[in-house]
Amino acid sequence: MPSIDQARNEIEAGIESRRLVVMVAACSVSYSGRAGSQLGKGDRLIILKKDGCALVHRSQDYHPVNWQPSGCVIKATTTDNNLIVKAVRPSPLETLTVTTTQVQFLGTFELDDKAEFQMHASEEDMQRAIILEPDIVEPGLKVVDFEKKVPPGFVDVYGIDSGGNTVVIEIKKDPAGFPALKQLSEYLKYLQPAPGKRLRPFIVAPSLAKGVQPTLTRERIEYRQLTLQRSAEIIKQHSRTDQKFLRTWLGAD
Amino acid sequence: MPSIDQARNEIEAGIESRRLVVMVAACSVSYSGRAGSQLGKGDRLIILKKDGCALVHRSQDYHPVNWQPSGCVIKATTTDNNLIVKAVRPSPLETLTVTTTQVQFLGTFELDDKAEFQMHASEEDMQRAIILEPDIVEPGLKVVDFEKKVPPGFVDVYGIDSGGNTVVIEIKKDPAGFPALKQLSEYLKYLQPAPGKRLRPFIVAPSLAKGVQPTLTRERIEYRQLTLQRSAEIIKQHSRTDQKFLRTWLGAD
DNA sequence: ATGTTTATGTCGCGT
DNA sequence: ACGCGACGTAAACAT
Repeated sequence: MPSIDQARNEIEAGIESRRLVVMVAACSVSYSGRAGSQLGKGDRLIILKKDGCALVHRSQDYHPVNWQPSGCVIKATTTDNNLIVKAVRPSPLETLTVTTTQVQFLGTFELDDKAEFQMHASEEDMQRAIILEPDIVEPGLKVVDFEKKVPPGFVDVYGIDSGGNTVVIEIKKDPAGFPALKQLSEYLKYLQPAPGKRLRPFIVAPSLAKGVQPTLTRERIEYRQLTLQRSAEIIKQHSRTDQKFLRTWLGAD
Repeated sequence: MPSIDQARNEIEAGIESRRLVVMVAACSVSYSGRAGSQLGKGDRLIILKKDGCALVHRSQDYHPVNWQPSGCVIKATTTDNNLIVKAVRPSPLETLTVTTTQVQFLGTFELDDKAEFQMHASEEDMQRAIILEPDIVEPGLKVVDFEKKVPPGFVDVYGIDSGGNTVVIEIKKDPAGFPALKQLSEYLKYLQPAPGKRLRPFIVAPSLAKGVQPTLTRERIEYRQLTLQRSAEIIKQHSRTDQKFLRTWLGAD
């Protein structure tokens, strides 16, 4: 349990050396900026990072009770037996002040962390599922291309139905709303069906956003439900070789 | 630097006693649920809270790189010289797995924190407070409009007092200075009271700037004190439905 | 339990 | 710098 002065020195040194500062302390917190807040005295976990962000966590909740995003100037001072940590955000001008009366724990850490964070975009899995089993969109559908370039962007999946009509699929992993329909409509402007055939626009998504159904009908856009879970199952069902094939196909493009 | 087994015991005990668990450790992290992610080995700060939320922070960024919101079942186990912390969210089913090879620091803390968190948003909250309880400006006041357009700008709140006089309110969240008075005076030029009635200009602010009092008196502008804090209290007292109503009223304009 | 709206949202991207 | 959309948004609130 370091003294207030020890704590200030350790925090300042920690910030200076760009280490992670972790403190558990009895403190009161005030914030002033776009809005303002007051938090009376109590024990909290305070985190200061090298990119100049600050977090004040209570014993509950995912969200910090107070915080400051990265890019702040952080300083620790002492006055009157209190340790004061200020994190100031230049623009918009905002100030977070943590006034500590007693420090329960203070540590600074050098985090050696060069790993890359990889997230699987789920939409990609939906795309894979459709390519592996086009029938989930419509029996007889043949996928011809995907991520097909058109001036406004990329068509997720592009194919031909059993009648020779051109199928244009827009995939959304979230409930498909108006932006998705608009996007799809934009793509259609730059695509044309084979002579005597039609363009068939599809939305594939786990659900439809509220209120889009009328537009869907008016624009003659078809909707097929596909959840992430179902996509995952479909991918799992197909052998490793299938996916390898898929991967090479994707890579070849 | 506790051993893997010591760490597991301390974490389990910490969770059991509903303490805050703070760990700095070399670990890899994987997440699977609505989406999925992988993060290779590196040093991170791991936080487990009594409400069953989990945070994994890297050396930078306001956001945790991985997390689990409150309501998870959190368990610590050991296998093969590894410490494995799993946080499982029941619905939607999601799993966060932190696999630790070495623990740099581990502490569990009882955070004694009974303070209330008070937030005030801004001038808008003051406006809301006045609309919800016009009596705080003057008993009998009826609010007729707000953000009422006049050529130089918008009148914050516009109403009628118990005597039928027109009330024009300018709100400031900071000490009201000359600019506020000037602004209010400008508005008055474009407003007129009912026949035989008066215009009553009001400044509502937490305080008055230095030196404005004489001008206030000369211009017959009335002042009512209202702090952000008090506004927040008033808003809090009124249910969300009240505020919803308020919003629709605002939207209708 | 499900759906909708808010947020000191934050963050990234395009103009 | 500002505006717009996405996010594993999370959380509160209404249904």
